[in-house]
Amino acid sequence: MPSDTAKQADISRCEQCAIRHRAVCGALDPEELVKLNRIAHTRTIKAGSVIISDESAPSFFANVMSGVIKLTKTLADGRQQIVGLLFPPDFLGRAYSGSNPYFAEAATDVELCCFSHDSFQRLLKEHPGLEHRLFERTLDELDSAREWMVLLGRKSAEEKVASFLLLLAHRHAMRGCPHSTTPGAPCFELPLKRADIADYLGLTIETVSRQITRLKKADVIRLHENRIITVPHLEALAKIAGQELPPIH
Amino acid sequence: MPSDTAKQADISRCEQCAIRHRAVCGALDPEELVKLNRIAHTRTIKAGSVIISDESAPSFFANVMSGVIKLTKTLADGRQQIVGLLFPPDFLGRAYSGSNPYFAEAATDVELCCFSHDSFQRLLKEHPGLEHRLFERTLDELDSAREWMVLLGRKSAEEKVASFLLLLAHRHAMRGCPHSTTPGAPCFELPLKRADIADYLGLTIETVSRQITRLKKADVIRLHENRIITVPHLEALAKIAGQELPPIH
DNA sequence: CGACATGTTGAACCTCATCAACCGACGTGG
DNA sequence: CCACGTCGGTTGATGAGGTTCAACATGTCG
Repeated sequence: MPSDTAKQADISRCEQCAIRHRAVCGALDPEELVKLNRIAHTRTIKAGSVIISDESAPSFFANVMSGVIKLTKTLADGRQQIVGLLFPPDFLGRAYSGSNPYFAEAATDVELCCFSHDSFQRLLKEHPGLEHRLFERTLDELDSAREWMVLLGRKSAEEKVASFLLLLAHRHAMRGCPHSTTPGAPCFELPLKRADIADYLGLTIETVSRQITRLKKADVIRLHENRIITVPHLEALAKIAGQELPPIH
Repeated sequence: MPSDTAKQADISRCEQCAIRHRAVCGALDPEELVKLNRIAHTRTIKAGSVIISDESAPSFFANVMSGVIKLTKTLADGRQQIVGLLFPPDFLGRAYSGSNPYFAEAATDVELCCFSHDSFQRLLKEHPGLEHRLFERTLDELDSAREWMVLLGRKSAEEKVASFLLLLAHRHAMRGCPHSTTPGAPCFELPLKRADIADYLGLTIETVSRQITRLKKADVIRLHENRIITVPHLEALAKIAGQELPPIH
């Protein structure tokens, strides 16, 4: 295989990538991108399967291309809490740590763009820009985690469910071009089943179900086939969630 | 003042620092330390006063030398949640962000070792080792935040209070030499009042008070003058907290 | 068809929040 | 000096919000 052609293919694969500009690789210039591409491979994962498990050194890092990943922690007696959700173009994997202190599990079918642990570490060492970008992402994750702590510690069941739906609406609005404003009533799919929503909000399945029916009856949301949600008035939902509308930037 | 002597003083000030090896500055070599020292100044803060406020660009970063800082978020109607506690030798300030999304408030009297925003950013740019160290700290903070999410979402009031006391015991054991093992019954001061503990655990003052009396009556803890706590059997406390003993490393 | 997974709804119960009274320590001003 | 208010903490009575347990509905897959 002529190396020139291969190189072209390498570049174009990344440049055609849907999440190219918003993922961590956005920090890289074309030459670096070639290197990254050499060590990258895509992987698809079925809903429900474990991607990274507790206490064992993860063998790879990855960009989330599509689908949703849940990060979970479980107490000895089985109580579970989702401590983070990853949507495209989020990054999966804790740089520099021997082991992740949580499980990563596919909430839906997931496509990943994976990098082996060693080669990614090498890339990280060579390109401070990449580390910097990863650092900023981590700071954002920390902010989200703290925002969620307020929800878990202080919000009522109704506020929790409304906040969750608002989060989904927000992430859905950001899925495409980051500058697209979203006029009209947002409409998106529920990527999590009731049990997962409950584990994310610190509630039970039943309470989540009841609160969703309440919001439905109040016409704050509309539900189709139990998966598709439309929100006629985002402000109404935000008001119930007990928070201002998050800025779409 | 002869510059040689000044330089000596600069070095020795940092080298005598109690938190020197465990703080972020541990990443710096002697020469870098001199630079850092030039831009550093200590500051003491009274319990209860606000250090960094929401939405305004913080003008400095700092190492916590002594005391405890609480990071708080407040909902529109006044409900409050503590989203993080900083003990020595933790680092205060979000690198690279325009504004902190929370308040930082002195829970006790606090001593800080402050760096002005601009000069610290400059130092950060020049010394990748420092950024790297800061990154690792941030990852640890993220882990703690997620651990706390489990507590907030899934633990009972009794487990929450026990977990909090366990956290204090742990941080207290780490205060001195990082390799010191702690034989015997741990004994430490409660740095937070009931209201703060409640805001940290997502409970009310009354519930916190009741749970502490319960633990006292069960002789899991002993309380002197309402501030000093001794734990006769750490394992008993850990068992109630619903978690294994955190490793002292 | 039956087995299973997912979700909804109802009734009973329980944990924790709420409201209120009270206590001791402390500081301040008459 | 004491009366007074304030602050931090404790304790009790009551009730609401969520959990728990159970039954049922719906859809899917063998």
